[in-house]
Amino acid sequence: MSELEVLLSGIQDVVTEEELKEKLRKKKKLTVKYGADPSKPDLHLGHYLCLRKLKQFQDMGHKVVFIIGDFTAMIGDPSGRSKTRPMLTRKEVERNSQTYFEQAFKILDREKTEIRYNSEWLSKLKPENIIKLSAKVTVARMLDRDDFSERYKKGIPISMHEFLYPIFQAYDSIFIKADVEIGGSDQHFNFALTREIMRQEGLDPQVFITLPLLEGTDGKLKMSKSYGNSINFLDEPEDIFGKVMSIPDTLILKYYNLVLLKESEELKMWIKENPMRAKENLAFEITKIFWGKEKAERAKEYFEKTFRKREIPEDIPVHETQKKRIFEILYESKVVQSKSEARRLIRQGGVDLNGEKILDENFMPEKGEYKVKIGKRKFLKLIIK
RNA sequence: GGGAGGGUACCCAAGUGGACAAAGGGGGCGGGCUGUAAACCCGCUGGCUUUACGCCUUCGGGGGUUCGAAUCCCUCCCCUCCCA
Repeated sequence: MSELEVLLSGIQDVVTEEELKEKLRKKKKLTVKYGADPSKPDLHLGHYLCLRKLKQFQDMGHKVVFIIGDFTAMIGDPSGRSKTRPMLTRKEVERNSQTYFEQAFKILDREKTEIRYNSEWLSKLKPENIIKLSAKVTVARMLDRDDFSERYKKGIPISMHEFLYPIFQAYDSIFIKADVEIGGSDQHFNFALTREIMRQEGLDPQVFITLPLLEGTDGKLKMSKSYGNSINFLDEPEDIFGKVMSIPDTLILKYYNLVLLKESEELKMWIKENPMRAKENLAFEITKIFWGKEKAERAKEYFEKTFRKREIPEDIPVHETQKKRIFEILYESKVVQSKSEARRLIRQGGVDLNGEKILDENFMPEKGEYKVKIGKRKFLKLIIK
């Protein structure tokens, strides 16, 4: 594969390929921009696709500029609804960014990454700068963006500062003189607008590459922490493995394609014939990316024991207490949030004591040790003194 | 500035004096069936307890009318749209 082929592999879109070629020919070291939102410090598999693309650039000697959008985050992005996001303090931003790096550098080459905070230049913008910038974009152009026009039609509020977002984002590119920007395909509009603004500023517009959006474990919505369907960099190996196992079959091929970059007729056949094995392998490979082979193997073992053979795992939280009613014990051990919830769970047959279903919420276990299974995946070692 | 429409549980959304802890849908959870897949079936989804058609808290905030309010009145706050 040529360099260009590598860079264009597994992507959703590139604008434009010609310009990318041109840039690669003219410049040895391109500046590749990636924007990060410090209010959501949890990276997931969707981010992985972008980071891997950045890594490919790095491996070819290019420089990645990792922009922490601290300024934009501090304004508070309402992101879709009328709920204003609480402003982040300086400290929070720092802490979040730190978490972000810890995760991102699992993939990226630290040496070839420059970290910048966009407050550095955005906070210095004067009103007249902002006016000049926003004069370059029409409202009609803004409403080209699907989510804006949809919200507008439906009467869902759009605040002015949301219009400012793409503009500030464009200014980031202008400021760092980005050659290339990488992001998810939901960034297409912002990236395209950035090109337009850069051109109007008399700069060589950035090329942009978008990566496909990955559906989350529910198989419906795009992967996102707030939808609760994400596979995160910081998830324990067992969780990553389990989460992959829980994706719908219809998603297996897509995950192979997008995450593992594997694609072949044989693979298709295999998934069709033995989706479970195929998924198991997928789970293993994905766990391996984040935790290495050994831990991935252990995660697989854990999965098989716990969920296939329904054994109670070894390493589970311990709760020590006096003799009392089982629902109270569950509540004080914090596996449930209220006593009512505990009672509900028991009534519905969701609690096992040493393999026996407990249906009486007032049941009082005698002195001794018990292994308790709460629901599908919570376990507790109970010691009654 | 003028006018109209809104604020109900995790989300969407019904409800305009009692049978309302509040329809319906989504999501989530539990059980069954399984491969922690899909589909499907059943149940649960504010809290507390002596589990009772019990008690407490909840329909933007506060106050009032009433035996009784998510529903009526007053007041305040917030949101959207249209016109200027």
